[in-house]
Amino acid sequence: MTAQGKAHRDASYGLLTAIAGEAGVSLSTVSKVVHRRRDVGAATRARVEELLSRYGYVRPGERDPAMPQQIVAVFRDLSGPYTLEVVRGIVAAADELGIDVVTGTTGHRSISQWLQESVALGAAGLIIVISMLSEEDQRRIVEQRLPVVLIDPLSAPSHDIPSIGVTNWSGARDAVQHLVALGHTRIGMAAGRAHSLAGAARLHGYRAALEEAGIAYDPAIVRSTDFDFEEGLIASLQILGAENPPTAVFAASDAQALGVLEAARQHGLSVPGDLAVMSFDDTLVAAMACPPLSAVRQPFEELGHEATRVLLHLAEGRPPASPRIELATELVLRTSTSVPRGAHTAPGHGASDPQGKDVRTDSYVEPRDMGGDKVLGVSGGSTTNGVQVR
Amino acid sequence: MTAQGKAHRDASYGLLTAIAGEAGVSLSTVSKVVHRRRDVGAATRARVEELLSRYGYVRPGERDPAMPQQIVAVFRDLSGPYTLEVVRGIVAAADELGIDVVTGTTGHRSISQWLQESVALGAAGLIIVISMLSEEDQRRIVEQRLPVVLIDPLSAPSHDIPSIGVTNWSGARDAVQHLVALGHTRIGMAAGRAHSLAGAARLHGYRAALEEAGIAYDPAIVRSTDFDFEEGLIASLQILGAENPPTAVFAASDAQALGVLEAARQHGLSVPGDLAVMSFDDTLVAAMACPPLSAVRQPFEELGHEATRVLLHLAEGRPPASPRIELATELVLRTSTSVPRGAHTAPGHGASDPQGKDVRTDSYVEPRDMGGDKVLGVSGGSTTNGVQVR
DNA sequence: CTGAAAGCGCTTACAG
DNA sequence: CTGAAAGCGCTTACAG
Repeated sequence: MTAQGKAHRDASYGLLTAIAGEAGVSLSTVSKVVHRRRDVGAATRARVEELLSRYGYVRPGERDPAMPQQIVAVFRDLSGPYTLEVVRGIVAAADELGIDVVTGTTGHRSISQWLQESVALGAAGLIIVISMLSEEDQRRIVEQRLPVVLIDPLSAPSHDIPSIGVTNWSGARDAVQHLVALGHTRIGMAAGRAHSLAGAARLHGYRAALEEAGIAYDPAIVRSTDFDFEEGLIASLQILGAENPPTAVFAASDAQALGVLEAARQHGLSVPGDLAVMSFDDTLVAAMACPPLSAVRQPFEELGHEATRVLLHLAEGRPPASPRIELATELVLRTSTSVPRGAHTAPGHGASDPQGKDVRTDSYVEPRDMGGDKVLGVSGGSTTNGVQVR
Repeated sequence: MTAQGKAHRDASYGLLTAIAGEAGVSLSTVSKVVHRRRDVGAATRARVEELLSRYGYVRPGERDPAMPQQIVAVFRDLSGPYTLEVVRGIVAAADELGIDVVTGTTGHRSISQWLQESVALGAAGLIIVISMLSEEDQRRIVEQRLPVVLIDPLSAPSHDIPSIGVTNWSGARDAVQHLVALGHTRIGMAAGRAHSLAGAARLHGYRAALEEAGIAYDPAIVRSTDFDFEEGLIASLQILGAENPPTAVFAASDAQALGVLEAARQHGLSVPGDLAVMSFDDTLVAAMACPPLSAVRQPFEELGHEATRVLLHLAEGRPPASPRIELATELVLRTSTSVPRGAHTAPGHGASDPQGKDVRTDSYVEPRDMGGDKVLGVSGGSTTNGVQVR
């Protein structure tokens, strides 16, 4: 009396009848095996199950194994050079397993609509990239029991929802340590959104590096703004206009770093001669900027790859290895950072080698040829709450 | 005796029985309506159909209207800044209609596998972006009867498969006419793959503009290569090393144009002072290059949008308006093009205004702020085989 | 643990 | 054009 008419039967007529004949049991018994009744002997059940799967019988309501499996990946928008890299990572990981990826944005449809959609599709799970989740969204996600993984959520998510990001704090710390090692003692920051997880972590990494170097934190040369170009420009104009301006600025994103470059231009400062600029992200534009930007590289493609792996792990009913995974960043040195004007030797604070002399400061860096970039350090390793992964 | 057990029935038990009661007919009659037998009176049929849809009855084998509709979009790979724009166009157009987009690459799965996958998903259709289709692929596409639309196919496809691209020929012609109007008479070309549709069209647009200006075509300053940076660089080194080198080079892609810039650097030529460089594509990197590149802009996002519209049009069973649609390109002027050194007045060939004086040659162009770019001309209009669209 | 028997929802050949 | 009747594939309450 339950779900028998609600069928998604696969084939033919007397399929169960035929199986009953072949198994040498009655149709009743086959029917009980199909409905997973317990009043069937183990040997009989095994024999019938074997025949059922041999004949490709699909239980009513059960997912047809011939039906392609899917996952859904939604983005705040599909702009920004990092987006494509994340998509590529997700699609590559899914493709290897023959799983389809439905790609969408939260522009036309809300997160809870996407959640419904994913369920309607019978998707294995949902990846939500760089979005703000309301309490309501989080509640629904937990209620739906659909596997969900967040990439770089803007706010700290419930611990019931696994999230993946990068080592923002230590990546920022490495970057600023490098500037310190080059001899800079006056370092500003075009910081990101103070209320975003990543923005706060990068700011604190910056502060940690200063503190370790015995440099006082000066709010006059730090501004927290949105991660974009315009805000980065406005913030940088203020920072460079400070009474005691910095010789180096660390930007919390590539877009903001482009704002720093523009502000330097407006102030008549040459980069890196008068001002060293360090960025965070290392998307395509970092290598393309004039001059090419040194930057903390986020492994965007790997973020997508890892998110997919975690999602499919959850979809198999296994618990998440960790509610939070952070992938390592890398410090990539290009021409925008050098020793401060007038400094003849880098003091070498020891945190990381200065190496300013090895950084190419005059040649053009073609973005498709990263061979010339110098990768100085890898932050944090792949960690799950501090534990090494793989 | 045909496909009745192969059900995807939707609900409950006496649904048809209940409808029979409500319609005041026998169950037999309802059954006949469901199976579209012809021996049912029109009035009776209408009454029963009405009740069937009111109760949300889904015919066996018929697509459940509650099931989300999908389209599939496959790319050769998900790299290159244009890819994201095309994806964005497709997703935006689909999102408006509540349709999901499955995104994949032809890296792990062949085109014919994607064709099968699309059918298995019950997708409304398949968009294939910038790929080489074998004869076999084309045959299968036509056989499958699944709606398929090609974006920028590398080879001329069968006329049975609609394709969408841009006005490569007239876009290239406009670009070269502009260089001519600036006063250049010695113009080289880092041309694209000679055997690709787009590459051939761009080369012929270049030749047409030269011919119209009465300038002889000189193969010594033209090289056809792959659309990438390395090939563009090698070709440009040869072109700039010619006995009588050009004062301007037209590149068939942004990546090749970056190769031209690098070759100019290696030859000690300043851009645009010693060499004007014109590009084709106008992806993110064109505006980011040093100096920012003048370029023929391809409407990538619009390509995705239009492809989706055509696909859904086909999916409704309507014939394609045209087997081939070409969207207009735009000429975007930045700092990489100016009058040739020594030329004091532009001769003004009249094809397009020189306007070299209005082009910013010294200020930094922020890619997110295209307001400063100068759009000179729009090529071709939106055409379907020359006929205006929309 | 198994199956004969009754029953359910639906389909169809056939009589009118 | 309609429906009574036979039948099909499957399920389940029940007897053993």
